[in-house]
Amino acid sequence: MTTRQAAIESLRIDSPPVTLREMALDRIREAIVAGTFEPGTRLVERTLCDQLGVSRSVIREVIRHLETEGLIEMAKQGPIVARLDWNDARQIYDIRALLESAAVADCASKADSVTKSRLAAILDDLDRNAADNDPPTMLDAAIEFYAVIFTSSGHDVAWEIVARLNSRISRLRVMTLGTANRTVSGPARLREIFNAIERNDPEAAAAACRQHISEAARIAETILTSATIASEGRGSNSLP
Amino acid sequence: MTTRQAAIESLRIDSPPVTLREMALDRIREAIVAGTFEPGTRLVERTLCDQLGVSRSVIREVIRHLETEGLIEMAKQGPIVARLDWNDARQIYDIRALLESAAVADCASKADSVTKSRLAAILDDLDRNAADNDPPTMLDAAIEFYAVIFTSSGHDVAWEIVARLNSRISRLRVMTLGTANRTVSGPARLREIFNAIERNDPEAAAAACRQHISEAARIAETILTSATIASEGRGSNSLP
DNA sequence: TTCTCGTACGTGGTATACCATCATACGGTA
DNA sequence: TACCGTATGATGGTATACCACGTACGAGAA
Repeated sequence: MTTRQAAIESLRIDSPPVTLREMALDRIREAIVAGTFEPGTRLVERTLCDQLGVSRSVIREVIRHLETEGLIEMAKQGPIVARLDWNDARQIYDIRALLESAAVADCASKADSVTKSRLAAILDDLDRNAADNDPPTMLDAAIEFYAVIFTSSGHDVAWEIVARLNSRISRLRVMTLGTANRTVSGPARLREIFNAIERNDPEAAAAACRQHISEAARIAETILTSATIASEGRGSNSLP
Repeated sequence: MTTRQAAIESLRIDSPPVTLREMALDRIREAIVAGTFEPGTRLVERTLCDQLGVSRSVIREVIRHLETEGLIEMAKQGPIVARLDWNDARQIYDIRALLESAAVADCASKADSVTKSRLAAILDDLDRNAADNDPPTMLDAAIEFYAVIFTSSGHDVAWEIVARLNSRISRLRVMTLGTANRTVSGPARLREIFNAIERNDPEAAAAACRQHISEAARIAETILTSATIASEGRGSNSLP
């Protein structure tokens, strides 16, 4: 009976009927957050049509989506990749500090063993990859780490907001995660947060989280105020 | 010189070349937040085309925008007005409490006389209209009150987030602002916040703000858990 | 009478055609 | 030679046509 039900369950096709629009959305978003399209770059609709091999209807709807996300802004001559100045970044780090510390504290209060083990697994992966010191990979792990924290503690609305904010500062994050001039490296801070969660200590977890973000913000400030990120076309691999 | 500059300034044509899409966006968004389109209602593209007198291209881009905003969700049979359950609303109130109390405290620390007078004017308007007890008007005033607080204290990113969240719970807010079973009415709480700002007392301002939101959340909970807002098609005028 | 199969219509996905506007470049004229 | 006007190309805004899919309703058979 159960095997039959399982067999029937396995028949299920829940492949989200992936539309051209969704694929194009992911592609373009990735290109923006990875820095392939630098801030200020004009996104000419017909050019994107050729590059992605889809029609303008698709491209336009994707642009509308990304515009609402804040990754694209409409200049008077058309859509461009959103620029990021320190004033915006500062506010984003402030909001992250509020939302993430709240989620982390909440997670620390109610984390059960399965959540803890999931977080531990992610951090172990992160440590393994930290040897290669590949910032994008480290960033993915950090994102997953926080995704578990937010969703397991019932903060999925906040997670959606934070994820969207993070995509706007993703290039900054790549630089801050691996940079050397912070007292404690980013992954180490994540481990501090995890330790506090593991012993169910909300206060310590929130404090570590705030510390982690304020350090990242300070590094971001030096990056953004010295030279605007829009002007220098450094890719994610250009770290010293 | 200054008059000449002013004259030159006044020559400026910054009329946003209002596109059909923007007008349609505003119309549909208003219809949703006002409850004309109830949660769960199917938004059939061609029907909206007829109702607004525009083409499907426009409607589809608007739907994409509102979907990203969270006002519309895509069911498998097409877009529907997003439903709101208590789990989402609770998170939204939590996030508001964090962001608004932070902004209010910041505003209280650095509010100057012009900001204070702007806030006072809004509250005076609100008091005048409170006599009519017209919830939508009161809600507009409350929105403007917070808009001044956020933008004057340099929290415009957070304001964008809060505004978007608020549009998702606008129908709840209409009900909670005027409802009688709260210890202190919503407008009175706003005045408490204002008083704290006027004497530049961040702590008191933040406390009043948190109090205001937690009261609203409690009322919202009784509304949402007794009967889902999706099922009952009460307009904004159905207050007792 | 009931179950099943087929067809027709409605819906969303995609592509394309057309138009208004703006910027730029080229040529003519003072 | 310098300046102005026009023409052309590019770009975004809008409308429409076409297609695939899914659902619902009706007809026919058991």
